[in-house]
Amino acid sequence: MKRDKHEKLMDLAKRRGFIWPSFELYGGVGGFYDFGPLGSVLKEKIIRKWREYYVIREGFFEIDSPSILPEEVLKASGHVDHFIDLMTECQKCGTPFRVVDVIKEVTGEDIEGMPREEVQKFMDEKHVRCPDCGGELGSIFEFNAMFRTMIGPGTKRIGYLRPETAQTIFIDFKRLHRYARGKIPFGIVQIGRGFRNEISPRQGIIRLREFTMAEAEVFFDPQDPHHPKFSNVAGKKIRLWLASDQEKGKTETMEIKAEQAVKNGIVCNELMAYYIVLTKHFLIDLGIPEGAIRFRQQTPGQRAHYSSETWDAEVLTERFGWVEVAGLAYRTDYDLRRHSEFSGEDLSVFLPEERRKVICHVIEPSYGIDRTFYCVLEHSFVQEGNRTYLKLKRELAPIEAGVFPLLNRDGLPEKAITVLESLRLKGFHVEYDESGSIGRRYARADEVGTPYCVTIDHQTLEDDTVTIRDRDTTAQVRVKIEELPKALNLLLREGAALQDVGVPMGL
RNA sequence: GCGGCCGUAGUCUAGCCUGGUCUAGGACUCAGGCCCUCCAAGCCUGAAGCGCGGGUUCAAAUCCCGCCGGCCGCACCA
Repeated sequence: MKRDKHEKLMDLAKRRGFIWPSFELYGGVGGFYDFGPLGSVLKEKIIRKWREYYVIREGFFEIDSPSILPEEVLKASGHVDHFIDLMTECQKCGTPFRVVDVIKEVTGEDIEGMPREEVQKFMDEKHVRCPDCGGELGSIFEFNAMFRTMIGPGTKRIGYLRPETAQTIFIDFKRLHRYARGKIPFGIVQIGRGFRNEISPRQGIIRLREFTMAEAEVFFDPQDPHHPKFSNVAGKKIRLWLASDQEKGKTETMEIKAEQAVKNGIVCNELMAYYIVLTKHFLIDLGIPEGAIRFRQQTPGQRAHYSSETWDAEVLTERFGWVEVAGLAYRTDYDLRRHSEFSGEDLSVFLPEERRKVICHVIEPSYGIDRTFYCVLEHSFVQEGNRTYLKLKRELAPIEAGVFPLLNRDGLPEKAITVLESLRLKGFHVEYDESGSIGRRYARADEVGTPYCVTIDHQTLEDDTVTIRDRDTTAQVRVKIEELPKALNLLLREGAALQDVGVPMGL
């Protein structure tokens, strides 16, 4: 049986310390993954790049708040109503139903809000049966996509692990708005864990029960949905798959300039279009090919309860097809309005120049970091003949350079270690390897995407020069040891070409 | 959650049907060494495995049951 790319990649990921299933010692638990020594660093570097985009370039403010939320918050946000459902299943045909829906369908009565204990009785009394096949419905069970827990002793205070990081941003809105010195639009980001108790998590790291998300909430005046830098992206093309086309069964996407998409009313406003383009650039910057990126408009039935328009950034993968890595939702004023209502606190802002009050609207770009991580790995996985390597962007590679002695003798290992240590003192993430042949060491480094290898050979002992080898081309240049940090810095952080930092070596 | 298939070192796999020299074999990998003046060479040595639990049996990797996990399909993914 031929093993596909995904399987080979996952072998590599487990073997070389990127990711593996959690709790393996105890048989494993579905929906949880550990990030190993290299995976942690890669993930961190993806997050670092995300911050470059949203915190540095957009100038958004980052917060970091608890993962456990008290029940009131999620009642206000609508998650308690939309995430926790009483379910039943037809004993004959196996179709699962939301109890509220099936009762409404069969009896026409709306039992929303009825205490759980009475619902079963109600169903029995009304002899509710399967609307599809007439079969008997099984007993009611609770399907709770949020992890519930208790805050403090006793059972008085119910808490949930957050299903998204966004909520505390809305809750902190007044302080954050003041921090932003009252000007809108402004953006707040949060990077952290989210939790969803998936029924059957599958597809490895694509659907996790605990995952890392990076979310930005952009607050703006609904009468002025402009982005100050929109002109920078107005002419950029984006690939869209419209909801209306999906409903018609059409699989074709359309390519359109951001500006046009807003003008034609395809995308709701400038801000949304701006962040669609930004998301595309971010993904390309991570090494995802442009052709493997599209934006799918969610159909009304697929949208979250808080969203009036959602665009999913999808990346094409070999194994899973198009995978959603980010969702851009127009949350309107839903969250701030609900939190105003439930808390009694006025969360509107006053616009002094126009002398009016407004509840800010929100555009939310929300990224699944674990899925992005997978897509980055899959798209960097290269097999050429018997050579396998990760063509990771230099700035993402967990190990920045390998340092090897050409041979295991003549003082080369000792010299290599002094070079290694000097690079470490300069802040480079470098690793030493003297096991096996030089070719094997290069192969090992290539396999985890290490972009450069520094080799100490006999000439080093004579003139204090070393070679730097490029992962993708295997070409080498020779540089002086004292210029090595500068050379690596140019290569890793300034995007310099190999031949610009040293003397090419003919071999 | 339902149905089908599956679970042997770090990875891939032989063995399972037809229980017994299986003290579980191989390849790759990994560690130590030899050799070696640049791309997974070769040689020596070593580490490492039957998902978990129960049952049947004189005897279980092998047969049976339960659980856990994985893959595929349905549903779910707000």
